[in-house]
Amino acid sequence: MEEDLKKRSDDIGGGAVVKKEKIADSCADDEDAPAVVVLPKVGDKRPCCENDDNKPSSPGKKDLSSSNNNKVSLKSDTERTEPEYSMASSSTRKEQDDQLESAKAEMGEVREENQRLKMYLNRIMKDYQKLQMQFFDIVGQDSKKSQAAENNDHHHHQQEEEPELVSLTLGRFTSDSKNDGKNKASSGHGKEEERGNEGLSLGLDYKLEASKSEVDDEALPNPSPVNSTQELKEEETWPPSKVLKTTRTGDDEVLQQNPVKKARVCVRTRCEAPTMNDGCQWRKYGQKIAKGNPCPRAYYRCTVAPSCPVRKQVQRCAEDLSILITTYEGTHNHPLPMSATAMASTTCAAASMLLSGASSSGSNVASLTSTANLHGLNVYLSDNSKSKFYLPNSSLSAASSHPTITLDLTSTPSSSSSFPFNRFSSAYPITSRYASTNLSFGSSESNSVSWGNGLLSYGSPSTQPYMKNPLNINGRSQSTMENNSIFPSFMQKNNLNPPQQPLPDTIAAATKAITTDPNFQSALAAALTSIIGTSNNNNGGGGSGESLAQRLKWGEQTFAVSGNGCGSSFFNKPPPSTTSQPGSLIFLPPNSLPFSTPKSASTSPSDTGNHTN
DNA sequence: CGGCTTTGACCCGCGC
DNA sequence: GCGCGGGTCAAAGCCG
Repeated sequence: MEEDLKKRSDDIGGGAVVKKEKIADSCADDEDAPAVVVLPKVGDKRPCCENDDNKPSSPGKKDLSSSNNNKVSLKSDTERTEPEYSMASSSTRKEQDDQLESAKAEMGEVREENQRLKMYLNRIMKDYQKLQMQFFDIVGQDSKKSQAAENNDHHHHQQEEEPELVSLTLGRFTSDSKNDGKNKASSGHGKEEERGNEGLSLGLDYKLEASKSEVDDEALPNPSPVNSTQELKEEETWPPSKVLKTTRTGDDEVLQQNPVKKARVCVRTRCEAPTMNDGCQWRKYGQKIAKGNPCPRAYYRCTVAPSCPVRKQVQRCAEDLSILITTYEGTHNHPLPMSATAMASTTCAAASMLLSGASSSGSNVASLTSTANLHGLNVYLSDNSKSKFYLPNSSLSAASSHPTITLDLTSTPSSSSSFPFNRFSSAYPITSRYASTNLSFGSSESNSVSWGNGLLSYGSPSTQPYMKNPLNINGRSQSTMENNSIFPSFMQKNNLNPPQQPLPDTIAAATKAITTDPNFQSALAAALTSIIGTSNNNNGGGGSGESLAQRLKWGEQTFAVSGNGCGSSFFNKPPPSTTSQPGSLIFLPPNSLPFSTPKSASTSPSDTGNHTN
């Protein structure tokens, strides 16, 4: 995964470095022949070259000053053939010289910036390694704890429902072999030990490993390429229906012993288009009218790879038809187009957070609901088990086998009032032992701290709008090749906002746990990746507004925070039980959404361009 | 013609 | 056991 991170950073920073250095080198090489200096990077220098081509354009200039021997000789050459021209030429030479100087100066600056970026990257890598070490420590501790705890009978069923290893990685797993070995070793022992290995590693790749290798056999015909940012170590797949049928008839036990606990990531976006643009290619395979919502729910399957288990459901919110509710399930087992990685990694991170939280909290789900603010992210954890609660108009997965995490990307003037997310109430019964987790990226205009209904919400609003990236990707008109998505403005926040009001100790502890939790860091990493991917895809428009350096600065701080962290896992350890509300995680939304496509584009089927996933 | 959407039928789990 | 609802299948039709 580190390699992947490096690769990614190469794409953003490293690649730029090379490019810029090349430019600088060419500059140096061109010193002997300044007339051919072409600086594509420095746009305003271009006219100089053009001017060079149109030398007669400044014939009146008689500046013959030249400090360069080379120039003199050149001048003499030109003088011999065309005196007037040579005068102009000498003047333009001087201009070129000046421009060359300035260009060199710029190159120097660029190099400095590159150095800074490299430093940022190194720091991030260090922090990541640090976190990884902490994570393994924690996993080890939790493993021991859970083994002890699971000797008790009341935790027995829980073990059976938590066979997966959830892993988020920043790109490629360098510790693949380590983990695999671990898991394989553990699979040989009981589920207790498997659970011990279950956990999250910071990053963007989502890793699910079912404990039953028997199921896995048919699952992954094609191991995904190494370079895939979405490289899937996932052994748990969505078996093709035929396979499912055969397994059902043939090997019931396998499936039954492998209770499905597929995490779902529900994304709410304001989008006029039929589907959200997440960069992936989807094929619709069904449509149903779900109870409680007049709008039909469409079922899509990822068609980037034939064996990809990822599916998504798309449904409009009955209350607000402009809100599109997209629910992703599964993990891609194939490389994703750049434009799809943002959403995919984010949803994977979110799912991992959810799974890690749900799996670890298990039966003793701590009923904690808390909100934290980090870089403009409002995060609240609430162990709400009923997704219906979050999506009142959708019958989405009341089933306990589908823990759901919700990313609310809708822009809400007052998120506290217009969304059910914030309407936590003890009136809602917990019918499932799985937590639903809400992630809402963006800014909240509510800058208040509240601790009502078991919800803590504090933080500053981020008023920065999303960068929209209505990028049309080719593809069939019918296919849903979706656009790149950009994650919100919280990226633009360079400083970590401390809690603005004093908090109860438990809350502070929870907040600290959240901000230092690797799982949470995963989400941040995903968000960071989103930005990275965005800046990559946004040719020209990409960097709009904010420099990569700034973004990395943000990332640096984020990771610095993680580096300082105690490394304790918020999810893996039962959080302080302060309320009767269990946890969900919300990043409150910014003013606009990245996913909404321009109306002109959204309605046309061809741009359908229509996720993440 | 291949790939996609549409849509009714079917399967399965869950609650009563 | 029955009904309901969610999820999926697969044939038919559409479209580029």
